[in-house]
Amino acid sequence: MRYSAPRGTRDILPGEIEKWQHVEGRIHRICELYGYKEIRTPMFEQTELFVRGIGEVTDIVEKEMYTFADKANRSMTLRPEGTAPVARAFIEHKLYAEAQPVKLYYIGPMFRYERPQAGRYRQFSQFGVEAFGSMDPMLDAEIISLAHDFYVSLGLDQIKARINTIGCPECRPRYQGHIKQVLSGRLDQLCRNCQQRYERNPMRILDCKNERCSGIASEVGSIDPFLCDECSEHFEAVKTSLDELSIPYVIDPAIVRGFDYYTKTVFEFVAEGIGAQDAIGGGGRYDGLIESCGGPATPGVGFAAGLDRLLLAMEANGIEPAVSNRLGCFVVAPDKGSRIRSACLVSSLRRLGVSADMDYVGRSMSRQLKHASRLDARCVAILGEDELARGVTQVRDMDRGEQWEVPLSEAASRIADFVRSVSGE
RNA sequence: GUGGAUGUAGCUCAGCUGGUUAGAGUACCAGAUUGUGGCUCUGGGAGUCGCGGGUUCGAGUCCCGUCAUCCACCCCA
Repeated sequence: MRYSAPRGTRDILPGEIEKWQHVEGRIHRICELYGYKEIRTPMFEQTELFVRGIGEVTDIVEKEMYTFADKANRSMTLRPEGTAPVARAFIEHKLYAEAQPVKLYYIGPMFRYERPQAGRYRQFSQFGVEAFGSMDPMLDAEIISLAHDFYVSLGLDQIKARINTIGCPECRPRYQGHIKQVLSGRLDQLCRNCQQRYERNPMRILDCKNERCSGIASEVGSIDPFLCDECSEHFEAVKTSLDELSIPYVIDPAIVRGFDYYTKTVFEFVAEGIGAQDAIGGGGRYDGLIESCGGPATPGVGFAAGLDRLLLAMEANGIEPAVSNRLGCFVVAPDKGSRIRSACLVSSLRRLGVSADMDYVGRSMSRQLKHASRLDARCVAILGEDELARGVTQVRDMDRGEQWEVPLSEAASRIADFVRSVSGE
């Protein structure tokens, strides 16, 4: 019996992991710049949290959750998204009692039981930010700005936010009623999916990729006339802020988002060239979430990006982060008798902060040098019985092919100096 | 959950209408070079042909199932 990673999951091996580390570095940096603090929440929560938070009639809750009963027969679910757990932590630790807004970010794996395809996995990684406790539209703009700057910092500088407003529990039902009224006589002309959407979430019809549906949906018109004053003013203020901050965006009435908790501002970012699953980030305002999770009425706004797709998008755009992890020095031990002294030199180099390695499989000298080349070593230190007897080691610059002798007593520090000088440190 | 395509050394792939011991390139290891990498040459190890069943004298090749990957739908990140 041979094992393989479960469907929709994968191993990230050396060679690939460096890209992830690069992206994660940018995340920490951008969040620090914007004043968001990292939070880590459990990978699983009580099932009820997601049902309440995300919404009972969403696809995630209806068919995509990894739900299991623990030994005490409590229903648990591997987190399918990051906002609900952060909201739970916000309430549980009474962060609403602290200075507002509370600005948090997270990075970690999420789980959804879906059919995998390019850019879609059952375990995938998300980076997200959440800001609780402020209704200020400038905070919506700050989050969109953060997302934008994040993508740009990774080289995706053509990225543009698509934004929309979906109103609030006061005005949205009026618009939904309007949609149903306009479409009521033409239900049979809509696709099967849209006929279901008509009952459950009529705004989704506006998002349908079917040409006939989108043609009919275009007659529905914008949400604008139905927005309450508060929502209308809020959206105007978000747009003004983005303009002032020089954050590029387009207004896209088709952005409606998948979770029930969104209110007012919604937005997303899409990438080109990565297939059908092209959303690389999205978010919005969720003024009712904290309350529906059992906390005091607290507004919030957030954003999440899918790292797996982000990596795909970078690849599709030919963005290759320059990750240099060259080995500083490979110590070549041509003779068995010199291996232990070579190990000591390796150890000294490491303690001086220089990455160092040696042969552990009994290669010939020629092969050890070849191996050093493979490891992209900056230099090699040859330490055989001959050198040992003379109290020296041969240092070889692997880029230039130059070689010189240094006394063994100061070998480590001299090599360290050399490596630092060619590394530009 | 639905539909379609694919699955042969670590990797990229050959293998014609079923016919003997399944090949190449690359990578790996070794030698040429008994103490000097990148180039070249020579040799070597390596494959339950995704897995399980079936048809057949005989299956990598045909059929069924299953698992996985990819694409589309759905939905999303």
